[in-house]
Amino acid sequence: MGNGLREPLRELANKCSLPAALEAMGERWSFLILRASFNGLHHFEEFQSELGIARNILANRLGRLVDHGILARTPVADDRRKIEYRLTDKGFALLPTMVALRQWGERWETGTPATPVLVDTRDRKPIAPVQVMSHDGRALDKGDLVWALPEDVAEAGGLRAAE
Amino acid sequence: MGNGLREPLRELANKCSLPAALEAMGERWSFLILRASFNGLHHFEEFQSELGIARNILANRLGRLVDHGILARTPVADDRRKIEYRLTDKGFALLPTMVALRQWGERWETGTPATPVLVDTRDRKPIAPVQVMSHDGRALDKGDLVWALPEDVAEAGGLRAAE
DNA sequence: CAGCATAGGTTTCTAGTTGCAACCGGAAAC
DNA sequence: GTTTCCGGTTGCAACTAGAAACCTATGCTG
Repeated sequence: MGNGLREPLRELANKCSLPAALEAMGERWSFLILRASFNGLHHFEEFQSELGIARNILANRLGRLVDHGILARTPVADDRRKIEYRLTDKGFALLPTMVALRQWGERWETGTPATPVLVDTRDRKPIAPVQVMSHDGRALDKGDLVWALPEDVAEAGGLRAAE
Repeated sequence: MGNGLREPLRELANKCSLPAALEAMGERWSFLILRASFNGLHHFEEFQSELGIARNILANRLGRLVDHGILARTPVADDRRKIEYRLTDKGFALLPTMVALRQWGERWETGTPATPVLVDTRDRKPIAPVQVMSHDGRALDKGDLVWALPEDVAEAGGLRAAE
C-alpha cells in the first residue's frame, strides 16, 4: 500500500548482489578500516592505534579485505618490516556507499555535520547528499521508484543494457 | 600518495558518524532485513522464510531496528496475532546507502545486473549509478575530493551550513 | 657486533554472538 | 474446544570477537 517500491522477489539470495557485497564488507570492522584507508592510513599499527581494534581481528579483517581485492598488500621497499595496505579501484568504488552511510549517520544519528568534511577540491564546498537519481539526473524519491524485472525495463543510457 | 583524500583525523570515534550508523546497521542481517522491508515484506514469518534467518536472531534484529527507529512495529487491527514492521522515514533514508552497496556488489562481485532492477516510474528506465556529487551536480572522482576541517570549508548551498 | 626498538603479526584464553530446534501463549478458524 | 497460525522465547552447541601476552624479522644505536 502506498509506496510503489515492491520487488517481485521470490528467492532473494541468488539474485540480489547485496548479500555478495555484504560478504565482503558486512563484518564488524570492515567499514571503519575502509574509512581509515580513505583517510590515508596504510599500516597495521596506524589502523590499530587509530581504531582501537584488537590486533588479531585487525589482522583477520585486513587479510579478508585483501582477499576480496578491496585493499592491496605490499611490502615497503625501504623498510622491510613494513607492509602497506592501499585501496584498490574496487575498494575506492565503495566511496559512495561509505559517504551515503556516513551522511545518514549525520542526519539521523549524531545530528552533527561531522568534523572533517568531504569537500570538492575546486571550490572547497562540501559535497552534496548522496541520492538515488534517474538516468537523466533527476533526484528520485519514494514515489518515483519501482522494482522491475528485466523484461519490463526500458532500454536506457544509464546502465549498459543486459542485451 | 597522489590521491588528495586525506583527512586530518586524530580521534576518529567521536567525530565521525560512521560508527554511529554502523551501530544501527552494522550487524549481520540488518541490511538484508532492510532490503526485505524495501521490498514490501512486513511480517515476522515473511522475513523468516524469505531470508532463512534464525527466529531468535530475527526477533533480536527486528527489535533493534525498531529501537533505532528504522522500523516501526504496529499490531495489525484485523488480526491481532499479527505485527507489522514498516520502514520509517529514517529507515527509508537508507535507500541511497543500500542502492550504492548493491550496485557495488553488482559491478565488483557478482558482475551481473541483478534480476529485479530499480527503475524510475516515469520512464521505466533503470536508475543511475549512485555517485558522490558536488553541491552543483558535477560527479566527483578520486582527485576531486579532499577532507577539510569546518574552518576551511567554503559556505555552500549543497548542505545547510553549520553557521 | 650486541642490544634494544619497531612492525606486523600469532597464540591463548575468556566472553559474547550466532544458529538450530524445540517449546510457548495468545488469537483466529473450524 | 481443539487445532492452527503468528510471533516470539528458551536451551544448548558451535563459532567469533576481544584483551593480553608472545613471537619473528627487521632496523637502529653505539
